[in-house]
Amino acid sequence: MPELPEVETIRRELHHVLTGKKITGCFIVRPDIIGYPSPAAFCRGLTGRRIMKVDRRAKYLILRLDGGLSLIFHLRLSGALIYTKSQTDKIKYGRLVLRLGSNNLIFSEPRVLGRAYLIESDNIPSCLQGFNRLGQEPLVRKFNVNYLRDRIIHRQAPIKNLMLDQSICAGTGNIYADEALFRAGIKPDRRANTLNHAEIVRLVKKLKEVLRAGIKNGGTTVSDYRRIDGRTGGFQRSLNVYGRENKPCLVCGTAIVYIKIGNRGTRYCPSCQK
DNA sequence: ATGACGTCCTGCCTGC
DNA sequence: TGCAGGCAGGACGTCA
Repeated sequence: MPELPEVETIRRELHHVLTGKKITGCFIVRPDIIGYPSPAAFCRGLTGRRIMKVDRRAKYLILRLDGGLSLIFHLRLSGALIYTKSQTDKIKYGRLVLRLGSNNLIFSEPRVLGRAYLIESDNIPSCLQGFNRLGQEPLVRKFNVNYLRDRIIHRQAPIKNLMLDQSICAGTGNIYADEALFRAGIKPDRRANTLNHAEIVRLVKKLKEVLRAGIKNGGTTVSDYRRIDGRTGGFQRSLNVYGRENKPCLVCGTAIVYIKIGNRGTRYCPSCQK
């Protein structure tokens, strides 16, 4: 599933190929993929716009268009954006096709949970609920020990839940939360208010580390995630716990355990994580 | 304010 | 083989 490193990989690739391109057409296959405004207004507003740059905020991809508009994608669990030169390419589960001269940008989304929005750049927080509640990006300097400690020290929820809370760790998802907790040696079901200073220090450090490694490897492909040319990511080869339930821990050999925390599948090593 | 849980949606896996 | 049912999971809404 696309988390911060996957969305950042897509952002870099899209920025490279889309900057300066003009949207010459828009075809909606599944109208419920359009989050805002109406499908007709979405197509009308997009057509003829030029793409100035591609940004990212948490797991949102933001295509800045001329005329003060932003085209925003959230890929949720299985979304992908495929940039294809061929007009005849049949992309599976294509829900939205943007025509860019002789190329297509296809929003593929098997589960139809992802969304596309067309919003005036100044109005993003009012049209996208939750957008202005996003917390710090884990990779910025401001995401430090003080920041995280202030937000978790009074909380009784399992630390895993708070890492998935976008108002605290903006962009972190299930895979990198599990991997960061493994690298920090912290059990995912620990109540957040039981973490000591040294553990919070480790968690901040390891979360940054694992996200950077994810970006460096072009993201993690477990099932649906694809880069814009259809290639898979490379970080799945470096996973310690995610998707490795019942397999031996790569550090100590103990079987990786699968539990549910807040209805989310969670993997950890019962020996390495305390 | 917080935390637990249901909902959306559909492909895929499991079990009979 | 085929079908039914369960499951995954990010964000958000609801409820206590």
